[in-house]
Amino acid sequence: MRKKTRKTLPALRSHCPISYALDFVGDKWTLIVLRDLCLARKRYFQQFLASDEKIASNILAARLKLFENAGLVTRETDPEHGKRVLYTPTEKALDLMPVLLELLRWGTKYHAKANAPAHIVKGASENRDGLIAELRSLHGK
Amino acid sequence: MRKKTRKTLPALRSHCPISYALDFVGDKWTLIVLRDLCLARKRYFQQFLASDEKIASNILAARLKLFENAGLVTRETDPEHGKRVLYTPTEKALDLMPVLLELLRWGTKYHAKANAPAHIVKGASENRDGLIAELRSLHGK
DNA sequence: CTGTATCCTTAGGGATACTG
DNA sequence: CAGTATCCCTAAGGATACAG
Repeated sequence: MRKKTRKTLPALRSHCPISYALDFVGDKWTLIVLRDLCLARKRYFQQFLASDEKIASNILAARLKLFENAGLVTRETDPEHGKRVLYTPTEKALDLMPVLLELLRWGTKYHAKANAPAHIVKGASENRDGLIAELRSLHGK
Repeated sequence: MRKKTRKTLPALRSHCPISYALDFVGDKWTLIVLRDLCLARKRYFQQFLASDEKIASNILAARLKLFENAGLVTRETDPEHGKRVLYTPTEKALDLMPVLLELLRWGTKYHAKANAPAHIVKGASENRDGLIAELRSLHGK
């Protein structure tokens, strides 16, 4: 069985907590999907697929599965619409919001053409903890 | 001219500031080197090479060059020791410390065997801004 | 000591077609 | 709608040797 998309986690390179975190989120797609999940509050496969960065469906599916296995996301069939599958972030995923917001801050500072929802940009730099609390409550936590 | 190691930046996928930041630091090595540079305050090629994660010399050289081009690092010949080259982080690099510390916090929380210098772990969770200020002053900024 | 230069391998990813 | 299944490709990285 050859692996075509990333289905497993890479081996730990060290026990440094930063290195550990990077072994999980240190790639081009993981934090993009997490951004959509935690900050943009996307819930359905099609919504993730529709992002500007244009992730491929197989890559997205692999990431969502990885998240499920790692306990970042719960997966359930939407009770209201028979077929839709609903993804919900867990605590472990929401705990990455500070990382996302710091990346956003840095990106905003050094990328002239940066473009993101104003209240998030503002919140990230002026009232980070408040914004996180607000997002948490929107997620029901 | 074929490219064997990463010498250029990838194309921007979107103007989302998070995506922009990830296009630069979203890989397995960039933030490891930045960790050594900003948090562990390493200065010489050999010091970076000696990290637990065992980066290869060509990868390290490529990253340092990339940093120099992107204005994250200044490079100068050490005036005291004739041959040694001294790498110093710029403001743009130090501005990534919050990202590193949030990754460290997450890694510490979810990785049972996480192992990092105590005062950094403590600082990252209890007094983040103070720790950053302290590190900045150690860097002379 | 600070890197280059090669060689080689493979995980990761884009495109696309298809299925329940 | 929510994925699988392929095919193919290449950027990225490991190993190693060696140069200034």
